[in-house]
Amino acid sequence: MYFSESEENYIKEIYHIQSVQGMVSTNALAGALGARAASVTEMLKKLQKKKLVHYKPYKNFSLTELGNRVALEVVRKHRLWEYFLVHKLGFSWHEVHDIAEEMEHVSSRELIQRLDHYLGSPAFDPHGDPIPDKNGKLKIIKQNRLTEVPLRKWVIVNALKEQGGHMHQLLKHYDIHIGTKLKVNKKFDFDGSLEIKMDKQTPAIISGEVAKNIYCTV
Amino acid sequence: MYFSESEENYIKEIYHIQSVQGMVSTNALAGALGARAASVTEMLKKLQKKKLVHYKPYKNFSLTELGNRVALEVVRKHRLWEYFLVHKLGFSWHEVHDIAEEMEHVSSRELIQRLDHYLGSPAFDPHGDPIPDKNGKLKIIKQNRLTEVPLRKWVIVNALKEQGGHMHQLLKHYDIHIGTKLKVNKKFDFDGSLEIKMDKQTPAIISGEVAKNIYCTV
DNA sequence: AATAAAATTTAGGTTTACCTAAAAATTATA
DNA sequence: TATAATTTTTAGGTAAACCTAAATTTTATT
Repeated sequence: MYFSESEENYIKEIYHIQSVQGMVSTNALAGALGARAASVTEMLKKLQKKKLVHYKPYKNFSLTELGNRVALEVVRKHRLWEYFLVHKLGFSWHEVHDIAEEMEHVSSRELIQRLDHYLGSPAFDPHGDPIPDKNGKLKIIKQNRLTEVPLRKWVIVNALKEQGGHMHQLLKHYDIHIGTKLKVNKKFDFDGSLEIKMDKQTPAIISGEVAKNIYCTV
Repeated sequence: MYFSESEENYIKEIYHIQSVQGMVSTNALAGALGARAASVTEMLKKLQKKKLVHYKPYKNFSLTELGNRVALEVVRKHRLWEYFLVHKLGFSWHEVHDIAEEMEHVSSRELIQRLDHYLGSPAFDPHGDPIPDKNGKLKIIKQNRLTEVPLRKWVIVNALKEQGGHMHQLLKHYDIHIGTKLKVNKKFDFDGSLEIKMDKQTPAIISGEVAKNIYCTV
């Protein structure tokens, strides 16, 4: 079965929203895609006909089992390409999203199979998000917000989510990346900033804004 | 300036036909693209408005300087991806065309720059075709059809052009690939077949059909 | 429960890239 | 060189994926 680039994008975005919110609304999806609600409704009818979504007019919707499989394939492609871009071509993790957004639509299954093998079947992409395996299975690890981690316990950074801003500059400055070991010494309730301590470095203060986007294993 | 996937395909195809025939006709282009003449005319007007082609109604046309630059960029992307697919992912040369056809439309310049560097700036793709460098420069080597090469002279295979058939099976059987050293012992005018001799192998007969698609350096 | 607000869908357009069939221009042939 | 054949263009349509504005349905509020 063939899916257009647009269909794939809709499915992928439904998958993402669903994984956070359970059910998806027309407006939420429109917002995420940068499209208008009317366009979403139209596409929804198309996806329903292809048995990719459960949808009743005026109601929230979700992916069918088939829809989920398709979404996981697209996510797998996206994240494998991100891994390739960072670990083979030397891009930094914050630069690869848009490029992978294009590459994820290349259709060859054989290509992805070989790419996966070539990369050593990685389980996580450069942002720390899990890469679905060939069967759509995800290695789930708990991603705790640095803002909610117990004080004075050593933790390891396992994910960084950039919102399109320039957080990566700050992280580079502090030399915080996936794998970094650190602990939170204090929380300043006034502005939500944290004092953190890293191996062989004097303690530093990071804003709550940044800390919110750093996830770790306790 | 942005070009759609379709526009890129038209430009690339004009480039290919042009490189053989000098000027391009509506029908020839339609044939090469699997489209109808009317569609070609329509696109031609669009490409002309964007100053990519020299075009007068009812006349043959060709790429402008700008069109040529764009074509070379697309060709560069196509061939670099082919090289990647063969030398990094282990595909065989005859399997990569269609995949590269999709990958060539990924737009990031930075990506291609890094890919090129990662691959070691190769000058030829797995079919033996030259890969344009960043400035569009091609390393030209003479590609002599095996059918037209002097008898009893050692030559080296430098290109293989598969027409979509199963020639590669035959070539694999004979163990003929780019870099193979061989000489033509005899030509049989009756059916155009050739007796060839390779290092450490007893002479073999190959059909004119196959020989036509093998190119070499004398 | 009635009404206001918000969310969603429908109706009717647009653009891109195709198409067929008919008309026009060019080229080849008698 | 007139006419036939071929090539190319024009005219008019279709499908996908978007849009705005208006209508409808659902949800929230008084």
